[in-house]
Amino acid sequence: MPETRFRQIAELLAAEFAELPPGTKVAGEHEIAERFGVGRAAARAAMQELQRRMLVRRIKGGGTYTAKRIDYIISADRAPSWSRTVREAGAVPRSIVLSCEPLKMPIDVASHLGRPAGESAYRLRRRSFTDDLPASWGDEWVPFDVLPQLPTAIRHETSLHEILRQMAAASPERASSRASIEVAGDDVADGLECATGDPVWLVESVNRDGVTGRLLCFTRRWIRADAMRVVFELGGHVPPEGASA
Amino acid sequence: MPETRFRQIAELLAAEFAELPPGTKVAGEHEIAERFGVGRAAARAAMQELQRRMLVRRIKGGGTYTAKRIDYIISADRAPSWSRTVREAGAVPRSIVLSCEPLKMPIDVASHLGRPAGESAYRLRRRSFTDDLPASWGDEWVPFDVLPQLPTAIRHETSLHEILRQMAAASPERASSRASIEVAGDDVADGLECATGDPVWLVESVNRDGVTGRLLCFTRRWIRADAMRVVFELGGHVPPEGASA
DNA sequence: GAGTGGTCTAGACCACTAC
DNA sequence: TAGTGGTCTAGACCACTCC
Repeated sequence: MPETRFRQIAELLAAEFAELPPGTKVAGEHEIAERFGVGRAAARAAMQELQRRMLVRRIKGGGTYTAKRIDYIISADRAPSWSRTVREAGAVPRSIVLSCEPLKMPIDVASHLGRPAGESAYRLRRRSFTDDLPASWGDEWVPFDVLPQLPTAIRHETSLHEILRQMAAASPERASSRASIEVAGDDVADGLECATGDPVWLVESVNRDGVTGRLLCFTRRWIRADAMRVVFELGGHVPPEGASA
Repeated sequence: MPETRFRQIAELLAAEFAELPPGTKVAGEHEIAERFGVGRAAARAAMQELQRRMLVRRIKGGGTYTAKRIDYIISADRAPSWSRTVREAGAVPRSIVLSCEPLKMPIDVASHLGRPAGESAYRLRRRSFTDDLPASWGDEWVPFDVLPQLPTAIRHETSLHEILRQMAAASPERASSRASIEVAGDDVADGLECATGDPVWLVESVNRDGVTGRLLCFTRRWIRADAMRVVFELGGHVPPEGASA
């Protein structure tokens, strides 16, 4: 039990911030330092502690804001839809298309979809938000023959899940999925508007049609760990619980 | 692309450390500061960057050592055994029993096992190592009637999986599992011999007998994120890949 | 006792954001 | 332009580990 000054301050601020609604701007480092009569290093350490606990988001030049993580639950019997998952967690989803172009599938992508390498597919690159905060970034690969009209469709309906349902007459479900925690490289940090070295999730999924079994698309998506609490469920449901020994 | 001094140093050291075998002691902060002609804050930032990337382990008063993460793969068709999983990843597993005592199951544990709350079970608390480094800590709950002789058995055979196979004539497999990333509290940090606030995995699993379907045990285990790269696989296998956009 | 990483002070300059 | 967080210096004391 380290009785350090910065941890005491962090504890106190954590309690204060818990009362505030998410997105509230809070005092800066200089102000914290003055308020508690400590140097800026101690004040900074306290704020960084809160950032590690994912209680605040800090923006260079901007300020520090209270934050709240949203559960992103991956399981076989949940629809593989970003918007639906976010909405079920009680937040507002939004996605913007960064690019949507036909490309030859690299070998790893093609093998996930059971196609020969070099076959053409649309690569849909998007950034997604929860409550207007950047939370996810990555690619969706959709083979030509699955949905040739994807580029036009995506302009009117932002949910790929919905497009597949309506225009490809499919009922998408997860065929396989894989998640791990990584450290953001420069490109990922850019896509997620976070700092290089921040912890991020890497989620790769293959979706298939629930009726015909045909493989529909392959998704490789990075998710900010401070935005989403990714929970992976295997087999039967496990009731929710509060973490502690 | 931030051209900061500490990141340059981190980059350079990362390349150097990559050549070293895991567990090698490397230069300390003071020495790094002197070598690169910077203050200790910059040297420290560089080393912390490497720690965030999970390339080194730092021990207060001890020193800094090169590290290597091991894949811990959770999937329905893999045996739910710590020792086997670690061995398959190419490391040496070891476990020590911290306690093994009969307790009345709290409601959340009991419900996972389909038992009434308050029923008796052994709570087996252990710390596990990979290559003699602390990596995991947590509890295994085994109902009395599943394995009444657990306390004596665990003294001779450290693998619960093996004990269940041999003494309960069961073939354990995962019934359900749930994983998420958390921030270590004081108790967890103590069990894992890491710092409070470090990122850790929380993995909860229910195991059953593959033949009879009977629920055998419930596991709640914390895993150091710098020791293991937990990978969760749902559905069919996804070939391994190298992370990058 | 020597060396380590953890904490902390009291300054400073910078790039960035918001206004 | 004012304020923010990010970086950095040059010191300091501490608790801890290793020998």
